[in-house]
Amino acid sequence: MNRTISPTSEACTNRLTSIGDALYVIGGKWKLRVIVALLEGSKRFNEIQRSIDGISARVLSSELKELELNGFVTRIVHTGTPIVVEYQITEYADTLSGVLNSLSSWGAMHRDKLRRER
Amino acid sequence: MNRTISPTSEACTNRLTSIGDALYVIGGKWKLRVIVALLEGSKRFNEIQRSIDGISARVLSSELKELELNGFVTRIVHTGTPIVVEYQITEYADTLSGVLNSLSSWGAMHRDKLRRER
DNA sequence: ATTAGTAGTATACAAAAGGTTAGTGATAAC
DNA sequence: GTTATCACTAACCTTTTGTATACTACTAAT
Repeated sequence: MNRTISPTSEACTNRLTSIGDALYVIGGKWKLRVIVALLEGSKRFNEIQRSIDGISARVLSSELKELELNGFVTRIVHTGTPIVVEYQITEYADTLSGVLNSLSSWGAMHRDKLRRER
Repeated sequence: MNRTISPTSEACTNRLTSIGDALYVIGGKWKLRVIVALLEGSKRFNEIQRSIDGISARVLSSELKELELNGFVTRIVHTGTPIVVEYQITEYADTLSGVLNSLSSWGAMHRDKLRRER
């Protein structure tokens, strides 16, 4: 009944799922830009929005919610008038550094390759 | 005039662009699954389609075209009846291994974290 | 009194990604 | 003679993602 001993079926599926999970978190048009904006020091909603060219309030709002859910960002509300909301990156966000490094170096290498081939 | 010596503005933008390029190539719902199918040994169009649960011919066709453009896959046509088309992963696809490793280990770690916190 | 700033939400719309169905034309199996 | 296989493609539909604009309710400055 086709019982191969190659590491294909299960290990590979797990691997794919993990990769999918990772891409789910950092994929999309804005996730990484928001993280970078926060790393650069922006803290408040409008401040973040101004620092990211082209993002709308609706999208920024939903991105921040997801980042909070995934533990990259903490939302701190300072009541008073006007209400000030502060977004803080967590230490957990640093665990992404390995991923980001390999992505950026591969991306740069790949772009160079395409340029040379053109 | 706010002249910080942090690596923010330019290096950061380049980095983001590179990451964007990388995600463009391996992002999306199917790219990696197609690559994995080819690594597992599938070679022909319908064979690949059968090995990836849920992918349609239309989508597979466009994914393969993009993978070919990016140098991950070579398309070899064996004329005759019936026509057989063979897709072969290139050595270049191996350059992705670092990216895939860091993505999968981070993804697995992240899922565990979410599970523990629930 | 108008304007700007605080942090968003509501609504409507556009664009992109992906899915479904059917079909090509030749051949070979049933 | 109907059905299946080969490798797709065209047409159309749905879902997801992103954009634009207006609005909330309060305050402080002009």
